[in-house]
Amino acid sequence: MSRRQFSLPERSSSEPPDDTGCTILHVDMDAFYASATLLSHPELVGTPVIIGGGNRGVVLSATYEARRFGVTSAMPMTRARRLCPQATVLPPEHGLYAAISSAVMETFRSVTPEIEPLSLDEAFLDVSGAVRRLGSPATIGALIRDTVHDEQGITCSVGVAPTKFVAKIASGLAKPDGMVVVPRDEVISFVQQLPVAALWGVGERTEEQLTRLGLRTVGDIAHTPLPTLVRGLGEATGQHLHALSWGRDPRPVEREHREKSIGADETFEYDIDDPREIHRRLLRLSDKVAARLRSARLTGRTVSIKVRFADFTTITRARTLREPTDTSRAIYETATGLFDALGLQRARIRLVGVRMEKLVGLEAAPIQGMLGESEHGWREADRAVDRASARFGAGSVRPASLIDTSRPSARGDGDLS
DNA sequence: TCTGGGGTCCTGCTGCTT
DNA sequence: TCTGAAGCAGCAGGACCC
Repeated sequence: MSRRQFSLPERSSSEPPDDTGCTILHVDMDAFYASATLLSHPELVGTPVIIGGGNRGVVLSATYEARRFGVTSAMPMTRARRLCPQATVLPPEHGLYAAISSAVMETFRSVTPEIEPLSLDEAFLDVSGAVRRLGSPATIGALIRDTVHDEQGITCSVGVAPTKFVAKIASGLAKPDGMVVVPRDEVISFVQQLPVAALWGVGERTEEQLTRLGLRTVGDIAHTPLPTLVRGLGEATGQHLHALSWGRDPRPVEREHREKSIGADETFEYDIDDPREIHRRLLRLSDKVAARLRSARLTGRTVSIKVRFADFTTITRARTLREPTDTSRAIYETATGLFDALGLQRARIRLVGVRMEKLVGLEAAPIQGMLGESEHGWREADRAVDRASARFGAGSVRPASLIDTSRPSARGDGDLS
């Protein structure tokens, strides 16, 4: 769900656009989470529905009927409910979204192996190798839209262009349920009439900075001397935006994606000021992160924690270990060490997070034989937990300190901790 | 109005090494 | 032995994306 909406610039001709050389497709599901959720709630189709939840949550997705009332993604749920009180609010169904996404990606792969998923609901495709077999890029775009609709029951929008960033903008303009082709020789005029916020990498802050420089359209950026942009926005952003403003985006569609970090964070239902409770949450998050590392056959060297206070100020602290690890214990001990070093005296905390960075593949990581006996023991324990989780379900085994002894076990088979 | 959770990337600062 | 410069790694914060 795009957070920004732009209208389609006027085309000077009524002829179908020339898609020669426009071999990059950006495919984006329309209101993906909402549409997917409605597959099991057909009675709500055509009504305002908001996907999200929790007292302190934000909107994950909303149907177009809800968006007419001003509801957008990432909006606080309290505000969304106020704007559209008649909307039905449903919780997310992440398993369902993953399953549909996987099927949609298979559809893309049947067109070309050159796909780069960006998230569950969107991907870039390079169709240059499929044109002879399936037809022009626009024909392939139409084929994908029909197939996704017929097989999954949801709609998607497609942008067709010579470069990734123009295809991405085009798919946004095509929404909902449409396709926009940007011919190669119209790229510059197309991008330069857009507002600066249309550019990938321009968020609220950068837009403010550009406005201060008197720049409102992409064309304004294009005609600003590069040194002025670099002075105002920094080296990387200045160079990047200047290139985009002239339609230059040499990035290819990349099939391989290596994760650079894996983390988890948790916003509490109520602010917490008890350090013991924060430790419990850090343990749960460390457990989760370690399990994800092991399932991806990765280890990490840098443990970082994030702490967000009640006033929403956020700090991070990180420590790099001598050797990479994937054990819950090592991550937890480092995370609590970082937290304790803050010396917080009953500060009201809204969120804590744990993240592992500097990831190394398990095969390349010098773990076995270099760590002490105790670490080896923790690794064996973690593996046993992974095996039990695979057999009995995630969460069936967890550290004793995470068991809520005030409640009887929800599972009849008892807790394996 | 009151801000999730998963990430990536950039910038600036600091301290270490050469 | 001391000092300054340059390069680099680590860290912290922030902006941005979906």
